Amino acid sequence: MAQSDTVDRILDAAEELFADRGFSETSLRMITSKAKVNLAAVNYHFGSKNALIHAVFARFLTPFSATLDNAFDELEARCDGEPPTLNQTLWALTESAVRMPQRNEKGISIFMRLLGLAYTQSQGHLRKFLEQEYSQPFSRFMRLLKEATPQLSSVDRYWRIQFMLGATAFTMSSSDALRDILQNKLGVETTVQEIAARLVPFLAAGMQAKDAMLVSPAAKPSVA
Amino acid sequence: MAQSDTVDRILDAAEELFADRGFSETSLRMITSKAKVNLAAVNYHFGSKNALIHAVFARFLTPFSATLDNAFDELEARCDGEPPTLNQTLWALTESAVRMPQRNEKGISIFMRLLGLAYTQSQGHLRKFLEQEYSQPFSRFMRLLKEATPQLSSVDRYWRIQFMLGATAFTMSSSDALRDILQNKLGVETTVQEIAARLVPFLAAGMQAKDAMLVSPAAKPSVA
DNA sequence: GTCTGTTTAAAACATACGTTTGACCGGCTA
DNA sequence: TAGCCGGTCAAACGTATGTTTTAAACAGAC
Repeated sequence: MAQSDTVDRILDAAEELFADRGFSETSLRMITSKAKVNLAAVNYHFGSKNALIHAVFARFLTPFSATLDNAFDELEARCDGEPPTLNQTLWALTESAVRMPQRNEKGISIFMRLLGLAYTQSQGHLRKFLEQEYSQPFSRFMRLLKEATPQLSSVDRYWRIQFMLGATAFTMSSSDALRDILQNKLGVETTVQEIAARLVPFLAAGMQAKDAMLVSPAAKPSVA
Repeated sequence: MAQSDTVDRILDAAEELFADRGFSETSLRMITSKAKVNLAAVNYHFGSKNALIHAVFARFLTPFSATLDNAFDELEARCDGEPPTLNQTLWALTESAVRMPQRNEKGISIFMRLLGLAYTQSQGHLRKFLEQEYSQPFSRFMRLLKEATPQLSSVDRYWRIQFMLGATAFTMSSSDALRDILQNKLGVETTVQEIAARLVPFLAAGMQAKDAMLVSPAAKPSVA
């Protein structure tokens, strides 16, 4: 290992292990032995385990947020004043994700899983890091969603965005677990593109559902 | 503390701490000091930390699965041969959850969060435990879903069920985190019943969305 | 009163963790 | 050649974890 691919080998190993097992459940010793580097290398190159986690996210998120920004530019230009539709906005997002240059075949799914973990696993430092570094494209996406669903009240839209985030983050973060639990015996495809192709219509339909109270059979369920 | 509310105090503290911080991030010392019991009490009463985790789930899940089973009995009896609709099935589930006697006001949301963690956090022992103990009501729910959506292919239904689970578990588990991220400045209601009233129509609409390929603007997104 | 199951207290156990240290190597410049 | 310096390495550091052990109290049942 002539000079230093050490940093990349650490990042690769960490990315995969984090995705498989979560952050707290992955030790530096697992990472360094998978990457075949010395234990001290992590602290030497990154400073701390938390900083390594940030670096794993930054390596993916920085180019992605640039790609996404371009996709939104292009979309808004194409719509020429008119606000993009919900479907267009969602597809711009997923296509940006899918089109990202991958290090390996599992690239996107690993990163989706990591994003899901970032939400679910309550790592305060990570949330703070992501908010500081990547709030801009996130806010832009939120604004597009708002403009694409003017018929929704603020509260309805707020909750439905939560539902969308949930379905997405959770599905992506479930890795192999859900497949086992659902006792899925059918040979199910696993590429992120195909999952996304199924997810987007689901989300779009949910976002545009008729108002809650028109469908609910029991308006005010009683509680004990 | 005359005889033994020790067990319950441990369960209460563990439940809340697990929901707040996850399993690995919660130590027995945190639990016993919050519960104001001796450290050794956990291993005395439960045997191990993993067994404590199981007990936390069992305390909630056992009565819930009984309630749910009854609700499904009642629903199927009411439908008299015809398979219940999707909306009916979803409402039977949410009403069972909402109707469960609560230990405190945060009861359901804490448990939803725990269920979400059980999926995301890859604790092998937990998944095994849940599968062994509670596969029956889960399978029944799956069967009802299948009968209520005969128009879906197995694969479509499989993924959409994942999306539903995701939206539900994630939303219920988000507690305060998402509210911060979404910078929600509107005074948003927080009772689980009201969230459910918004969630169910979202899910039902998503489940019954038109097939993916009919909506997708890019049939086969290219990958590098 | 005695026995049995709980509970507390305090301490120690072995293990795993993130982090730090100091020696060492190899190529670079001066 | 000498000196430096980024990088690597084995080893150790301090701390926290889950678990176990010892002892002593305390309660209720027989």
